[in-house]
Amino acid sequence: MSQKKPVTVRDIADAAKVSRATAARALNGYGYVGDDTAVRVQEAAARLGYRGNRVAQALRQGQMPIVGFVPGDIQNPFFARIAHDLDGALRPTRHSLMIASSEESIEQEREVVDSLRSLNVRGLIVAPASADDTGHLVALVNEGVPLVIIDRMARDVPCSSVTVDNEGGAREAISYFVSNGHRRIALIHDDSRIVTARERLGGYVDALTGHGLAVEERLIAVSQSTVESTIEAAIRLFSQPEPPTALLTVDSLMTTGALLALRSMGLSVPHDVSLIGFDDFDLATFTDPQITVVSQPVARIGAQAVKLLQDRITGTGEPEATRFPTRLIIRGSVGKPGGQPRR
Amino acid sequence: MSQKKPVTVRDIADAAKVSRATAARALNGYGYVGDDTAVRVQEAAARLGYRGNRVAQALRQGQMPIVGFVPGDIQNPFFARIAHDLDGALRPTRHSLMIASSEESIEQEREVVDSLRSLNVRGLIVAPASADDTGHLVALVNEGVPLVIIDRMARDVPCSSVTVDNEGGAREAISYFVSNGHRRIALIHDDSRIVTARERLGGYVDALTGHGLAVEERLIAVSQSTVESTIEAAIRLFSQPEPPTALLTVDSLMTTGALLALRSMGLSVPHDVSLIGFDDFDLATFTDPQITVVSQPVARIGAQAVKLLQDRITGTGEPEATRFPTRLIIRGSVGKPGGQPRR
DNA sequence: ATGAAAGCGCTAACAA
DNA sequence: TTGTTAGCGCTTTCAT
Repeated sequence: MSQKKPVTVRDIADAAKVSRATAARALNGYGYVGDDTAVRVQEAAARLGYRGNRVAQALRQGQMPIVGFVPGDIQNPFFARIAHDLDGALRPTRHSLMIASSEESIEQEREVVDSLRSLNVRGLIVAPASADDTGHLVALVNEGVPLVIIDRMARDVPCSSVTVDNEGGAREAISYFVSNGHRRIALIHDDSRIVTARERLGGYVDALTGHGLAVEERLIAVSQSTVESTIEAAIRLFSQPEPPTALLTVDSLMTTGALLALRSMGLSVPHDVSLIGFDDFDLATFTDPQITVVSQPVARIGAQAVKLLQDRITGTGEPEATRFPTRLIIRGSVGKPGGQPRR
Repeated sequence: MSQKKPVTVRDIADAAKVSRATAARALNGYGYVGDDTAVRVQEAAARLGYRGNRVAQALRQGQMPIVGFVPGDIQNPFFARIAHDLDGALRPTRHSLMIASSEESIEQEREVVDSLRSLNVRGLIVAPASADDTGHLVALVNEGVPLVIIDRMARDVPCSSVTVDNEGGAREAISYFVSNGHRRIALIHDDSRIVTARERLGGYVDALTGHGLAVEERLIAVSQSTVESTIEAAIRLFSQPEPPTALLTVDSLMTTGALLALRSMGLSVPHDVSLIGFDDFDLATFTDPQITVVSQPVARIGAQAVKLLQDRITGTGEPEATRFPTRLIIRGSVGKPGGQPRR
């Protein structure tokens, strides 16, 4: 059985004995329409179950009522939350949200951006997989496509952005470690989120040197933002002769991975290793002890992104960069150094 | 600055000095096209950066290369995972996935289904918010829209579905409680997912009576599938004079809520209360003790849904119901009853 | 092998 | 106030 033919303006125009133009006017409530005519049309529409064809409308107007969202990974609770907020903020504007994850791959990001572009979406909200490989995003802006970048920066893309103070957050975390007596402080960060990672790395280096501590290559590990990859990175880090006594991870998936790795190595938190994670998450309060985190104002990011996108769509003013502060939430995963790792 | 005019077939036809028809043929590789002409067209397309207009194509063919997905809540890790898998399974077919959450509201489900419908999506994958209020889904099927229902059943909708053996899973969980000596076994389930909940409830009742135990109203609580709502439900349950000694929850968000509630009441797992959750999740292995769960083969659900949807799209055979088995993963959250709740 | 032309469903400029 | 008409970009007969 093939799809039934949907009812069109023509159908309801015929039913209401008016022209298609009049029917369209009555349906969309613009221009001059006689009261009784309007009623007749509305009735016919209701009776026949007229639904309108957004594709035809979009072709006519050159734009789909859709906003594209390109997260790094929809399974990351951070992005799932943002997607949820975006959807909610967009609904009153009668736009749909189309989510197409880049899976943290720059090739796939190019692909999905292109795909969204060919759909004539109204605008794009992207968490760039790379900070440097941004040609496709620049092209977007040059073509006049409204674009807002979130969570991460992208070099030389003249568009609005919503990010958090990664550097300050990392600095605060490191200072907290130092004030607890730690000297060998490790960092696991995510290469793909280059700028974000670079900023958090920057804060790390900054704080360390600020406290007169050396920055050791061997204490800085790179991992993908997945639980599995982070487990490996953490195991490498803590298998060294003089392992770190403290660890900062840059997102919640990585914090989860670190936790699993430490447990598998028989290292207890915070007795053997102190831990701070970037980005607060459910899990953080379920572990024993609970995890100290650098939290981001995640609830505000989606709303702000939509606001900035709307400004872009209506052409209001210049691109605008929003940067939210972070907050160190102290729980129980940081202690004094000195526990002996058991083998 | 407004959007630049994208290049159209007409542009490349002009550039290659052929008609639009020929250009289209060369671009899409069908019909007869001279070899040299084809090359000229391809070159022109590449040079001008032709991208095609999926909206116009869709209008022409009556369908958008999009599959709609309506989860109950994209923030639920279960659905986030499914969305991820769906996206991956769809990509090779050159279809995009459009996610529009129902937020577990039947009104919103109707709204987003309608919205997706007016976009002429190729097919729909829905986790119905209600098992009984299914008129809009039935209408969809009658109109010939390919539809696959996942996770939950919906009464009287003649379409394919992918679900798990909720009843068997619940039965197995309850039997495990009973074999550990429990007699007062509580259930918190989700009213909105009526059939799923009913099935899990069915398994609960079945197992209880099978073991010669009475089914007590006061041990069955209804909650929404959110952490907050479940906390309240659990507190009500365990504030009774003779509180339950064991608890089964029907999804991971609810398990999380139960855990938080028990902790806030000073009840320890499994000393005071034994706990089993439906649906395995990260958190389950981070708590101390780890949580025993009824796991679903989540990795297979998305792939199977896409397969069934494709069958529907190509009109292959009749609608088909897939039901996956569950598996009880025994960890440490079930003990013998007899601990005294502390106040 | 190629071109001319129609039309998907809709909206809006223009006419009446 | 309403109708006529053109055309968004594309594909696909049908003719050449």
